[in-house]
Amino acid sequence: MQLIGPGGDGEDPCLHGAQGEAQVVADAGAEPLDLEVAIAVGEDGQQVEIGTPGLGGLHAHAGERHPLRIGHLTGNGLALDQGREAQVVRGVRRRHRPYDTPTVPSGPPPGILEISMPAPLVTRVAPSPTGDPHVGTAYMALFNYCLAKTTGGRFILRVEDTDRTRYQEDSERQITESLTWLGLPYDEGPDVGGPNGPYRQSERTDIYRAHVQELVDGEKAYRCFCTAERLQEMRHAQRARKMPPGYDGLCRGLLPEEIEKRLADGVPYVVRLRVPKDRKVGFEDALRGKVEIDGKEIDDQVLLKSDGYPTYHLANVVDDHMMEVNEVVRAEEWITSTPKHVLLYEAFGWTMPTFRHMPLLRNKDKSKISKRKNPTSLLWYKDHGYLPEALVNFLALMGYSGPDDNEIFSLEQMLADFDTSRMSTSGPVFDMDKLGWLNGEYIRMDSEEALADRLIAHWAYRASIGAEPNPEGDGPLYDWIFANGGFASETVKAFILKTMPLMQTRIKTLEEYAPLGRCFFLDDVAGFSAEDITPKKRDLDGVKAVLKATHDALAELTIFDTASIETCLRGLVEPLEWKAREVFQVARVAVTGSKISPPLFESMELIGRDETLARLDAALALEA
RNA sequence: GCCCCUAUCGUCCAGCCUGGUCCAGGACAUCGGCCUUUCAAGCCGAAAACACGGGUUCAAAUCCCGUUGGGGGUACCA
Repeated sequence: MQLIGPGGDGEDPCLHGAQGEAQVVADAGAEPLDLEVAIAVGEDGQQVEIGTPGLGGLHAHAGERHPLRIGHLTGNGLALDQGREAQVVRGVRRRHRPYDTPTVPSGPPPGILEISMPAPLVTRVAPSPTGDPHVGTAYMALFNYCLAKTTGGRFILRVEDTDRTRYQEDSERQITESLTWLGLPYDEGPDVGGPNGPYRQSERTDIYRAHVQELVDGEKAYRCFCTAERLQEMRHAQRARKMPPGYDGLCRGLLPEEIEKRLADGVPYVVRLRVPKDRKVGFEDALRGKVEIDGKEIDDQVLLKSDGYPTYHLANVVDDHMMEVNEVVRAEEWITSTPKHVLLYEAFGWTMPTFRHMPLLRNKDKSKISKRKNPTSLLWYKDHGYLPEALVNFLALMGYSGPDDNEIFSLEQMLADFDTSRMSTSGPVFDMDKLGWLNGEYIRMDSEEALADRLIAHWAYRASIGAEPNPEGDGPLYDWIFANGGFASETVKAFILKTMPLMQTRIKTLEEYAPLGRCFFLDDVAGFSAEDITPKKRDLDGVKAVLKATHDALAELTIFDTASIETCLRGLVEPLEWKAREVFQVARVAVTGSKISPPLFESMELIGRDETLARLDAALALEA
């Protein structure tokens, strides 16, 4: 087996999830390779496990090509240098759990595979800490993460805090916490460090200044002393004459002595990119193909602001290069500024990364997603009881599709068969309805135990951040929790668990539990009207008769469980000469306080005999 | 205005590269039915799209050109 691809000096050899292609070049005998997992051994004797996407088996005949991926490393890891020879020594029948280390049985080697791996991609997400952590950041992080992880590369978080006027203190922490919440860990970042830090641009100003100097010395950039007022007037005039806006190049040809004079006088200046106006600048977008813009359309972009901070364009290019980012995956809004970046790479003489511009998430009206028209804060989704797995799954669905019709998949599954050719380019409308449905699907997929834990953790979280109470039900729920020992209480957990069969299919978000389940936690469900409790074509006197009969019948029960309650109430229907649904509806409103509730008999059992009877009794006092 | 990106059901995706299997497939939402003590969930079903106009071809959702629509950019914001 030949392993072609990543590796090299001092590199982390971990290729978990890396994808490639295998070709059987020689069988041990006439039999095809038939393995669920192959253990490959490198020349240095280290082992690597190889499997097929989705962990299915590898059944290969000589000459066939198959997609595959590296499962995980055994031993100390296998450095996968270009052209390194390795051999499949065993096919291992996998009978144990997916990530157990398989044992290597004795016997002849089953065959030889030739394996090619794509180059490992180093990607990054580079949010700006200017407010709440944005759903678009999560969207970009997801795809950057997938690209890095399926090629054995690295995923970096870089904080682009060069705009000091919009900087917000808490923002960076919220971003890192949100990425953690979503399960999108980064290999390098401001809080975890890494070999090419710092990962916060405000701490890299010396680096940028040095690079700007290099550009100025090489005449690829120039100092511009124009005032904000002059630029304003210039743009005004351009607009009046219907000219395309852009810097007019006044400072482009400043003589050295003029520059020296102003510098000596301390006149503030910016540094601008000297854009060649006589040619086109283009690049190959991995998703969209060739993009080309005429130099005349490209403004002499400011690279260094007068406050000494770099602009996005400069910092971005310098950092991507120094952090070894080789695939830039970012939003579509950057397409038109990419030629400026191309010019910078050229000016520095650096290797260009691959650019891949993802579509922009949209509001219902198709405009770029904004907080005026959509919840865009990741914190909002967390606060309102959306599950991170569901959000990630939903974001994956925006502009990406799996290999089949299935739309519900975990990050791990997505990684297992990730394929860039299934990424699309048109801007998806962010559809809260579909997110809600997906979230409900994930809630239903949880075990009752897991969901109970999530619910309690969610309430504890909301309490910890002092979230606005949900007027429909949080109050009673929280009172009840504190009365029963708090969030860590076994009593609380045990009761919530009991409600799971009634609640799990009825909530789409964790937040919906409290209002729907309020009848379990309320001391007094009063608040409904005579009209609410009275079925059509019946009157309040009739209702009270039913209430009384229900109360008395239930009081007779020796065992107060769902089955007994149901038998008891159904027995009432005939003599009362009411329909079953009418009788049940009266009991439902009286006991739960609402026309809509969890299943009646089960709820009564959970509420208990005394409280049920008391509520039935209380409803008797109702007046028209 | 100019430049760039983009175009399949209301929405998200599949099909397009490698024309015929597509009177276009799946999902959400909608509507109807079944189940049912309410509400959900579940199951079954319906309605719903190739933006338009020219080509190319025996044949176009698929290839080419144009138009129109949508979006983004046009800052000492990112």
